[in-house]
Amino acid sequence: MELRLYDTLRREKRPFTPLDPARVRMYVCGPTVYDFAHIGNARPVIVFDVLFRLLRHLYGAANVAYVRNITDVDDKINARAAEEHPNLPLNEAIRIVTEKTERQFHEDVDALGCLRPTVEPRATEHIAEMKTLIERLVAAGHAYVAEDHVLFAVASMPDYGRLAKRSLDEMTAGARVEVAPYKRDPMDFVLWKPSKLGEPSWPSPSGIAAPGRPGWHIECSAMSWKHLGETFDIHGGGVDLVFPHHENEIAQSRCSFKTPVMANYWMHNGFLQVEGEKMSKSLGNFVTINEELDSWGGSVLRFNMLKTHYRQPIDWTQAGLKESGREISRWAEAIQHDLEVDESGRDAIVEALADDLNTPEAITRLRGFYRNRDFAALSAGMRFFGISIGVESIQGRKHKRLYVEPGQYTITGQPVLLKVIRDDGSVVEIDKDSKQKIEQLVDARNAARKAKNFNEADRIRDELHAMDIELEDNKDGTTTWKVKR
RNA sequence: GGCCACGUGGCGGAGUGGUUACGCAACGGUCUGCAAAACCGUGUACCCCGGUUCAAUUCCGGGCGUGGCCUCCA
Repeated sequence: MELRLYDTLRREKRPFTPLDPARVRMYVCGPTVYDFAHIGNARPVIVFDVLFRLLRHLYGAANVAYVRNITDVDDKINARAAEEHPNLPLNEAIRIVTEKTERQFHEDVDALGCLRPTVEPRATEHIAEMKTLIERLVAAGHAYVAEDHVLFAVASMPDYGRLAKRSLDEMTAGARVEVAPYKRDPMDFVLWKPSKLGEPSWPSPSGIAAPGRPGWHIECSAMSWKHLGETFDIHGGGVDLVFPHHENEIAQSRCSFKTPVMANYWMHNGFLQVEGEKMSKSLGNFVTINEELDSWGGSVLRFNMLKTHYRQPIDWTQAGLKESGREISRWAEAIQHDLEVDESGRDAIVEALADDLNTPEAITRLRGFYRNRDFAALSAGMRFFGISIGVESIQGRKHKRLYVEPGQYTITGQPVLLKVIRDDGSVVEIDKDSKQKIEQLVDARNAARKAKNFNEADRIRDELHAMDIELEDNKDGTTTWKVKR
């Protein structure tokens, strides 16, 4: 099976050939840990998890290295720490914020069905590597010291801008960058900068006396080097990172190591909007993964994300989630009756994904298995896709949307009381007493039906209907009830 | 202003130089005491204008629209 991937650098889809099949190497830009991750952050995490699973399948789980960094040094972190813990020393406050956020991030992405990367390096643990790179760049004439900063000289790299497809002239023309007097070129970017008093700081490289801290881009060059080498196979992230972040990573790494490439395949997921609008705190439509997990199970969120090809823009809507939830619930109910696994289901998914992660096509194939009642294949395919069907993966933490079967009083073995948020937003809660009453009425109706007293049976149906309960008479003679949508 | 994407049926969303994507919703039917569920079936879409071609939704050019980047941002 040939894997084909789209490479942003060349703007084309082409066969994937790893540098070393015994060690396939992928680096993805991870979170800056200062706040809950939002649903837009979830996109690359999910997309590259799918790629990770695919690579593990094709090359062997032990032969794939997936590095996703954790950025724990950043102005936003400092600001958040000072705000939340004004009475603590800044560095201690920072540690509290970053540890808490990191834990939260892991909980969130675990719930989304994502495997942990092979390595999750922290920026603050790679200061030494960053300084080594910086000193190399200065020594080679690609960077210079100015007013306790170290800056990368973009003019020293002939094809700077190739990833973003824009020339230095174009960029300088529309320059809205900070005009720092010590920059040789307006596009030069910071590798190292002095720390203010109280801020995290480390001894500076390149003979700078004042303590300082790294610029934003250098950490990824340092960590990918440390854990994957001077060049590696795949580098991923969101499209918004193409410029300047990835462009600058390329500049740093290639000029440090004198290599023609940093990574052979650059992959970027598309942007996400919420209900047709850009997600922003000012618009009040900022959606965190954590909040979404209250309303929808991780599998629903994951499925909803993968319904759209990773390079396409995606509009994240409640209507779409509702549709996804309905479809996944049906599959989950079907699979419960069939615990066997047919690996041909997995192979069909692998085949679809091998074409530049064509997840919509993979889902189309899963739908085919469902339609043909090939639940063993469906089960295998979903498993490969990372979609699990436990109650907690299907339902949100707060809302219970599946029906219970009377008499069993369970959803897949878990005792549960129902709380349903209906389509119109109203809430129906089923407690022990109302459940008992419902079941009494159901029994009474079935007795009436048995006696062919259909007027009475219909009257009871209406009575339950008024309580927002709908009945379904199953083929096997049982009656199921559920809360009206 | 510069650069980069995207624009498919009511909605979501693949794909293709000429043949039904698929799913949701809708409608029709089967089944059912009723109803629901389930199952079967129906729908002929590809922003606009040019060009290339025997043939374009699919390639090329232009326009319009939306979004992203150029400043922290997945």
